Amino acid sequence: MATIREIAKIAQVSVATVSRVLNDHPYVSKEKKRAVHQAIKELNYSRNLKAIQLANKHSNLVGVVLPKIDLPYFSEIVEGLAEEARKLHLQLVLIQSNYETEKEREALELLRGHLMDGIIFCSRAISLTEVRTYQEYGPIILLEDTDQDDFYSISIPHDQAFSYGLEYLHSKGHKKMAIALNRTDGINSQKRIHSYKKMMEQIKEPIRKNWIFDHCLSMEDGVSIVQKYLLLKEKPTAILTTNDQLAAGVILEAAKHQINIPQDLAVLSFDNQDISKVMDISTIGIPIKEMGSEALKALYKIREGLQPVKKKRELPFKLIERLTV
Amino acid sequence: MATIREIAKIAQVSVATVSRVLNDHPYVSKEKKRAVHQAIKELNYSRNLKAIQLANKHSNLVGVVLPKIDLPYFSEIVEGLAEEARKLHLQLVLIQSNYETEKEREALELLRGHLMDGIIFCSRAISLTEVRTYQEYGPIILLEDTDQDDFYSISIPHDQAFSYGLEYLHSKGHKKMAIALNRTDGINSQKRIHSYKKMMEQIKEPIRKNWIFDHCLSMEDGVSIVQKYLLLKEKPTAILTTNDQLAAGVILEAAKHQINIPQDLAVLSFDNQDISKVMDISTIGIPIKEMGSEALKALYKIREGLQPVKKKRELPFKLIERLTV
DNA sequence: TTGTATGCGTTATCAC
DNA sequence: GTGATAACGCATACAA
Repeated sequence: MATIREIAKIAQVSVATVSRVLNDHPYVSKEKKRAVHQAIKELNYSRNLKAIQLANKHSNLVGVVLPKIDLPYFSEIVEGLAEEARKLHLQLVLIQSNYETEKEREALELLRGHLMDGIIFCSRAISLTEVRTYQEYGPIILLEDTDQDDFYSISIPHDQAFSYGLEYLHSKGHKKMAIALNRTDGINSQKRIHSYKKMMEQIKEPIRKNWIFDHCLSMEDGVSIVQKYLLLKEKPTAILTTNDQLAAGVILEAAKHQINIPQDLAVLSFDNQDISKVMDISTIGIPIKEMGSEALKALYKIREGLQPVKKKRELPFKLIERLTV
Repeated sequence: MATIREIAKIAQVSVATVSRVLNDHPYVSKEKKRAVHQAIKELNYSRNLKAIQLANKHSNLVGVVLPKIDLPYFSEIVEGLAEEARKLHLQLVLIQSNYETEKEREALELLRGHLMDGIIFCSRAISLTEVRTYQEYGPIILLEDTDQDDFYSISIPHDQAFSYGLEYLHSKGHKKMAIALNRTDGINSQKRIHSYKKMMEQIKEPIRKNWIFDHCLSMEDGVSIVQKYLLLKEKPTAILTTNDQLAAGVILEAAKHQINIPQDLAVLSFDNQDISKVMDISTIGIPIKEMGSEALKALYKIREGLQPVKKKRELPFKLIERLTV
């Protein structure tokens, strides 16, 4: 492996000049530049990126923490991140956590060890108290609706959107509303349950524990919901699900059991991903991809210290009425 | 930022000893070890990963090249990669190419620049001739069914599987078969078209250009297929699609137009992802996740030079009969 | 416009 | 067991 030192020797210049040529600095004479390029070709030289990283301030690596990549919500976020990353010449390092705090901590340690220029949490299990201790090592961005105003965050207002969904169902004549959540112990779920309880109280409906479906994430979880629904003595007339895949599972399984949608059961979901378009699912659209691209833009700006960046960034959600409510 | 030099000074030992403690080397006295740990705590020291990378042989970074992450096929591969990566203590660096050769070349340059320990191509546009010139810089693994036996590759036998699908449809009484492909100019599509033509000749059916649907990838592309199908004067009785999302789009749109599946149109797809289970789509199952995990395992073994690794690895596919054929 | 010298923070070799 | 010191390969301040 040739080094700039060898290039310098062959090209009859100093290593500094080689470095300048390599980095397109001004103030290098045509001749020397040519000589260097000549030597580079001759030795089939390539720069050692590790060494460059060490000598430089930045690594141009950004850590992306997420529980699982093969869930459409997360892969769409990453899509947004990736599109922006290519523009800003940053590389994305995927850190799959499975919601294990140890793994999430590892990501933060990569930041602390200067290997990452920043960290983006698409979702997390680790406490903000702990995350906070890493803020001094570089930008950390949360893709969640946090109320901790010392963190950078990008999100839609989740409880507002959730309440909005419930109100919409109510406005369509539903009182017996069920909800399906991802992880009841998750960041957002507590708030959602709270919104739900408030709404139900308001319309004087009792809270039925078995109308709150937990651990709902995939299409197959949607199938399970219907199977549980069938066993219910008292059945809800509407359900609000946290993502389109889940809703799709509900709808497909419902069809197999002659449950009419929306007559017997109205379904409203979140995300507005492709599947909701194709299946005409009413949904609350979230700019998922944009959350990703905005996160990376913010990270970049913070790193460069260009402009002051707003801590909390709220993106809009939008009800999309289709055929399942 | 404290360095091991400062730690050494405070702990009254040499940098070498600090390094030994940090790396759990044997032959360090209890007292010195304790002193070092003490100093580390005192200065809130953290190792500089960039420096470690430079001094070490490996970076523990693996580049993953794919056109787009938010397609279920690719995110499932990455899921397999990620699960294995955590076991092997490797980090995945996502390189989204959008099938642009320039971007793919960039990934290879990261390998050449010693920043990546290896590269995995989930799919590619760049020529193998060019990729070949980078083999000297580290392990490169192709997740495709290549016949170039100097490359490491992991895949199912694609044309065999494709022919098998056509034969299955034929065995179910279909002669008028259509196919839907991803990119006709892609790596696999040419082979598939070839298999298709061979099959059609064999059963003495003419090749109809408008029975070969191109640029088919997403559910919405499936919707388009049905719209084109409706305009067809002569209609196929079966279609073989390259992934489940596509098939799902076809089936959902077909339902809206009173096309009975499988009576009017049989649908067979590839992948066996969740959606095919929920929608009872007949499909040819591919161990996508396993392709990912196997790729990373292979990469690791090659890097370590532990055992000789087989160049071409063929994984099995499996027909899963459900309700759409 | 160019070169020298030093820093970046570790790891590893070798001598003691 | 321990410590000097030389890599690792590049960027850059400063001097010329």
